[in-house]
Amino acid sequence: MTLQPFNIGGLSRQTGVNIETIRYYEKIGLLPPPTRSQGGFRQYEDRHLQWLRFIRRGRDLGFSIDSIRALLTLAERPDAPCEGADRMVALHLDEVERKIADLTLLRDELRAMKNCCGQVVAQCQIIGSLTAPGAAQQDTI
Amino acid sequence: MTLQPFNIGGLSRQTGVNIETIRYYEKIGLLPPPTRSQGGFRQYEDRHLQWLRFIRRGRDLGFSIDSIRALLTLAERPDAPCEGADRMVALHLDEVERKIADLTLLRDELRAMKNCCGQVVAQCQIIGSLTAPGAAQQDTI
DNA sequence: ATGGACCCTGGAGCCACTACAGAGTCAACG
DNA sequence: CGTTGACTCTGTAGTGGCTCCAGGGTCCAT
Repeated sequence: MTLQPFNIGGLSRQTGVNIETIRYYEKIGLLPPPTRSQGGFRQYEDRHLQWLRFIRRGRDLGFSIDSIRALLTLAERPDAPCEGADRMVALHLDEVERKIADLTLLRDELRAMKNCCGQVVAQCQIIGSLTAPGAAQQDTI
Repeated sequence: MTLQPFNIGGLSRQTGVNIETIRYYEKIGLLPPPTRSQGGFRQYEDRHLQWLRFIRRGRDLGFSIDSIRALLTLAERPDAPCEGADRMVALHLDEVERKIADLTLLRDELRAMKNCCGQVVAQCQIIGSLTAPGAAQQDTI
């Protein structure tokens, strides 16, 4: 419940969003430009705080800038149907699940190559498995 | 067992690495420059194929260009100790595991917000949980 | 000789920031 | 009222790891 407008530094502290990033969001039209002081300082109000927190939360959830733009547009129209939002979340969830699956495979491969046990590169399982996937104890390239 | 040198297109087909990417790797000094034909075409040999497969495999495992550079330097010295490689894999594994943990939390949050069940944005759980994390059925911003 | 597939260079663009230089503003303190 | 020091401004360039493009040149089979 801030009553007075605050500077970009205050907005940054209250949201955890970098000052440079806030200016960047304004430049790309993601955050509406605030009024300015006589000297040209940006003066933010509570609505900017809400808006930026929405953005921040979206980014934390891994949504792209474009997706957040779409979600913000939706959020501004309370009586619009929300299938759009539902679809976006579903798509993003698919993506995240795919990424987890990929990384899990990766993790297993990395675990398998760990502890190369040889003492020099010539016997190294790591170098070997990079040289010829699935095999160890190969010659170096 | 290619006996004749081949063009960049051949190298690309045999490794699955984009032509532009191959040239990029050469430019940043990751792939040694091949000889050239009279007309200036790059002429690759088997050693380039091995080298690029090593790079490709490293990238597929998620290693950074810099890490791959270090691994390649190691791979060239068969009698060097391989602790370096071991350490790099361990570090990378940590990173991958952290990323999986992060994405798993994300996935759970996304699953929780799915099926917004309201029909308009004003009741939408998705928009709500972006507006105020952890809560649904909020006013829009 | 010609056509079409291939290749060359240099530069710009992508995403989502982040860093920096050089200048100006604000508010508190003396 | 002046000074100090924290804060802010604009504009530009850089990050990683590519990817794409324009405008030209090369290669080889026919």
